Amino acid sequence: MDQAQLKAIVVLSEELHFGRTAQRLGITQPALSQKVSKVENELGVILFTRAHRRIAVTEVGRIFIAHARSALIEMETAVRMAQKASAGQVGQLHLGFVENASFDVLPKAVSAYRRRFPEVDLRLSEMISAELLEKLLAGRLDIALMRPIKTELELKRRLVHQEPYVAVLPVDHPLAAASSVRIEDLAKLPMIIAAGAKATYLREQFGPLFARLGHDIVVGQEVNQLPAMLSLVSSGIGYALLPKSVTNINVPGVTYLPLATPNAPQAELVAVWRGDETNPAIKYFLSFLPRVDETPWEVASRSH
Amino acid sequence: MDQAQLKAIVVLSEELHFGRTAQRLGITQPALSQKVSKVENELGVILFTRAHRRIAVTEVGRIFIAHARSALIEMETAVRMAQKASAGQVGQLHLGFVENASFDVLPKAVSAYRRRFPEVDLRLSEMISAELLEKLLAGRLDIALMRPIKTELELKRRLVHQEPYVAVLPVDHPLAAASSVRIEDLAKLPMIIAAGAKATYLREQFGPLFARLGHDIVVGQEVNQLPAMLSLVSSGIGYALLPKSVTNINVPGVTYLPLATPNAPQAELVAVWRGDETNPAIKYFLSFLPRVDETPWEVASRSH
DNA sequence: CTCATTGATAAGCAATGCTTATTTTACCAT
DNA sequence: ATGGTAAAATAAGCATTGCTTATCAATGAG
Repeated sequence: MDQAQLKAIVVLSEELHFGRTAQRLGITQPALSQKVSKVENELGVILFTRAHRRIAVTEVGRIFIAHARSALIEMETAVRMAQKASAGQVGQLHLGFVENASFDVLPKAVSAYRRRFPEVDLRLSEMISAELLEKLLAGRLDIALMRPIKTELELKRRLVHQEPYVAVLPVDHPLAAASSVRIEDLAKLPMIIAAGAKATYLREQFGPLFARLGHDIVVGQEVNQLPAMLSLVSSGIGYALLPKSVTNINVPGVTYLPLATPNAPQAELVAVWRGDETNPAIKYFLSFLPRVDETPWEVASRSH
Repeated sequence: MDQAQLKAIVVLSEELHFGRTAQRLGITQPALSQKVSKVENELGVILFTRAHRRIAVTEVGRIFIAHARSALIEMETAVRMAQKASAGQVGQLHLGFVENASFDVLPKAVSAYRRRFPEVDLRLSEMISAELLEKLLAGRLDIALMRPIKTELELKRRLVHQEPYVAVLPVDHPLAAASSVRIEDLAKLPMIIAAGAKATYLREQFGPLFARLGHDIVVGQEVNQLPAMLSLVSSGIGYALLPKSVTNINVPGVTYLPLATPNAPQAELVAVWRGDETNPAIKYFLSFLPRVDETPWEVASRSH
């Protein structure tokens, strides 16, 4: 059974005339006669009566044609949808991201993308970077916005955001009076830090720096939520190191200070996706993410 | 686009393995490779990624396959339904009938047919014989149960019922005392008769007989409904001639008498249908109608 | 490093399905 | 009646399609 055969029968049922039908289908009349007979023979049914120079649809034909119409429409829909999907206009796009992406990069990209591709079914899920990689490789995610974890896998990545860290201190702390603060001064205080694996990236970035300055990271408290962290700082229990974009959140009792230490680590956000072209929507979403040059830190620092 | 192509793609999406898929489809692996590539090239999309010895369905493929599945099911349904319709098991059957058929022949046939073919959508409509013929020829009816009107058209017909007429008289009428009544005696009384075209058949049958006996049909009253006719008789306004099956209806004040006249006309009911085989259900319904030999009246009379 | 597995490609051949030409059938006008 | 005409079926030839077998290329496992 073939699209052309179905179409021939449906059109013939509209025209009730072999000549005109053949013309509409762009074939000759004998070709149409053969096509129709072939279907009738294959199915063992009579779809049209051709008696007395007048074509009529039989009851069997009426029933067959009703379903044939649906089948044709479904086939056309399949093709049309596949082509729309190929242009990234329909389908699903599974996005994963770390918490920090949700403060700035993610909402901007998502809202712009949604406006441009409203028919794409966007699925968002927040998790930690290690989990993101895993789901990405398993095909459960299309794109992840995460910290630049080292990974030698067949994944593509692009730096999409880069910002300095700031120190968060109680307003009444002696160090809070200055316009910036040095790591060496902070290092003696207890640090309020995200719980467990969530803080891996921060520890990796600042661990070596602290060590070089002859200090350890003194963990005062591990917390899960950002508001809890800020409120612990405001109550004088310690300090925190956070990406600068978090200062958008205004909390009484804390103050944000730039780090005076040169070559201080920057918080980076990368987009990661599988290189195979399984989902055309991926490349379109990527075009809505900022493009940041992977420059050395000191150069990038100037821009902030 | 072709059923085999759709099926190939759907099966491949289940197996994710060209060899096994080809085997399931009963073709060789190269044939399958070609089939799939051909569809992808025609649509200009990629449905499967074949990288690294591992087949995966792309997002485009996922969307295409969902519709392809529906299309396949619809095609299979079309074939199955057409074949069921060809066996008279589904579809519509438009039955037309005259009022008199509804007293005996029609309800018996319909209820037996319904039990045997419950999925056929039976449409019943009552009208007079002339109308029935017209709708039959126009294709609006499949079968009509009607009076044997003369018609030289391409219609087939079969006698399905034959019964004598009885005279209906008031119980207290002098003629009602006998066990039968002669036309000559009735002819002097006014006849209660169906209105207009509905009485054509009765007039055609009895007109010549009355004339042969030297009488005219004296119309006392024309009525539309059978109960009205009987109640007029019971009130002594006149007599009526009705097919014997109507005596199933028991009405006080009237009595039914056989006609003593030899060779009196019989009420006949024929099934009429178009000879072309446009609706397979027709022949099955016909097998549920009684088969009466078209014998001369006097022979048939004996059986009553 | 070799071998096995798997999908793509190539070449040949059979079958399908189109085209043109012709026949059949029924309707219609003379 | 009877020949003309319109329309669908049938026939014959040919081009295309799509299958098969054989082979190649790539990748991953032992």
